[in-house]
Amino acid sequence: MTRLLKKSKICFMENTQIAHIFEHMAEMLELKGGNQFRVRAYQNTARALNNLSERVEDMVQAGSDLSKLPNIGKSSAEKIKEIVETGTCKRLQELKSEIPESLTELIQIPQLGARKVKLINDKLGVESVEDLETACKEHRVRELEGMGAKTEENILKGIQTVQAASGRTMLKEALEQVNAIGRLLEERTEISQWQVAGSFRRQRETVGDLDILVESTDRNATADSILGSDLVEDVIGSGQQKVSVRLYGGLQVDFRFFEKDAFGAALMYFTGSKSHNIAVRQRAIESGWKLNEYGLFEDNKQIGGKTEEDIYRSLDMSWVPPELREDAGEIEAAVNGELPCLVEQSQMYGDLHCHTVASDGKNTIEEMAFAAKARGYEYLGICDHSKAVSVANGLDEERILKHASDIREVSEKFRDFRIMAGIEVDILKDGTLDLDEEVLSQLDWVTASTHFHLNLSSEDMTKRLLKAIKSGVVNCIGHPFARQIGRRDPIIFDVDEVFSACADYGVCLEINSQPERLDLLDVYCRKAKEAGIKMVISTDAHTADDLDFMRFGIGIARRGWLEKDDILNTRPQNDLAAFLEGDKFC
DNA sequence: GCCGTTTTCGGCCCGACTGTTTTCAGTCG
Repeated sequence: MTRLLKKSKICFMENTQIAHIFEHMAEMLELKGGNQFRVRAYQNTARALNNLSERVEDMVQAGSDLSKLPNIGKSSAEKIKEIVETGTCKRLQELKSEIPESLTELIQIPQLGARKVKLINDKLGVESVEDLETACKEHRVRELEGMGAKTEENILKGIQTVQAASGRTMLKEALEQVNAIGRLLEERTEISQWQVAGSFRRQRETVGDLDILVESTDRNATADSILGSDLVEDVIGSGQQKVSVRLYGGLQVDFRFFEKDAFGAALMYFTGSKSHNIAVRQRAIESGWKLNEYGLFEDNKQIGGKTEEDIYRSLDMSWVPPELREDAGEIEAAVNGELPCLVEQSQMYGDLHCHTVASDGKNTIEEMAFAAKARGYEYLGICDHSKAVSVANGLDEERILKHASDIREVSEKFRDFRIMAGIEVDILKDGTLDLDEEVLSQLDWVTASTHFHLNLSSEDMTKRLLKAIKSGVVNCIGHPFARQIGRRDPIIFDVDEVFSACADYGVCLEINSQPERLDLLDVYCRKAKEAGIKMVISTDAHTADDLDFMRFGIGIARRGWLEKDDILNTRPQNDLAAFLEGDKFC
């Protein structure tokens, strides 16, 4: 947090940074023992900010009334304005003066909530993770009321988990674990169905844990097989309804047992998101019903719950794809029959961004082409790096022309498949492109990306991107925000201006499917669609296997409410060629 | 702190598990 606040003095406040402040205030207020509904209100404000596609700072500067936004009232609107203008707010400073800020680190530890942290702080003076670890090892925690030896043990385990996992797991790793768990569950004959729920099913870019629902005719046998699995490092808990384990690598998995009649209700409940569930449950209440993980009930009679579809139908709504369940407009759309028909992997005709051994890829043109064709594609765009990315052996003008010639020669050998000679040209600090525009105009597909000088001011970064977009030789902006999850924050620019220029100049935006990038963010997918921009879902593959990253990009596109027609590479080869000729199909 | 077809007060999702104590509080999702 200190880092964020310092940063705000030298650059613009992003929505996520402001949201962090509200999350932080919620934590501190909870630690202080403040009103739980006020805590939730701060959390809701943080969520609302994260779901917003507009930059809230721009809205403040434009004089917009923020209290018109859902879950943001007069008080929060004033705080947001104050944060934008000063980098902090009085309420945060007050809370900091009342509660040691370091305590917020302690509530990140599993099994440790605000009340226990407060008790441990009050009675033992523990203020840091290190203090807590020492107190547990010296058996001082067990002396407190409501605490015991087991609590100490769990806290020590929790500290290990937090330190080892350092937060959330990226979707790619989670997928690997799901596949391993799937192999285990598929072998069990007593299991009639199982499903992964939670943020994994919603295709969030990272997951905190895995929620797996199981219908089993013999829960004890299933639980034993899970607890005895080689995947499991540690057992967190085990009962008739739920088995919780920690896998090697630190990821927590909760297996929850449900009967057939409740499976749909459980799937819905544990898929979340929390705010979507609350909204749907509220709708049930309005009909005089009760909705929980066991079904939809009228008085005590179950009237639905076997499938998600029957619950949504009972509530007079369309079934909502999991990726949309964020309480970001999907409830209203489902009620009005206006949900989008989301893009699917089977609709992809090609991949327009991959690398070869010519720069920093691991496979040849032929190998990448065979791999793409094997995935059912009609075309593959090869976009190696340009010379500015010297560490990746980027190509200069002479090498790219030779490379393009090689690509076209290989392409001739394929039937019903085209390899496009492209480039991932660097957008230099001042917005000029890293290769001669005359050379670029000879290529089939030009993706332009930023890799260096990522800390420019919003004004300079906007100018830089606009210059590239308006060059007339660029087809697509690669990984537009240049962020890397958990490692590098997004670059900052005037989104409205840049998106508007993309729409005017027919430049696409890439949805980069690399698991650590996933860039565009979902909220910007929606915004880009509204701006009338075509998007391209690309893998940025550096090996043939990386072409499978497409599923992660599809997930983000779906979270961004995108449909087939919003995506250029859902088009067959002929349509793509027509688009490149300037035919702006709808 | 937010919200409103019961609108300026009063309600805000709710059930399972754990660890503790022995009937319940805290945590989690």
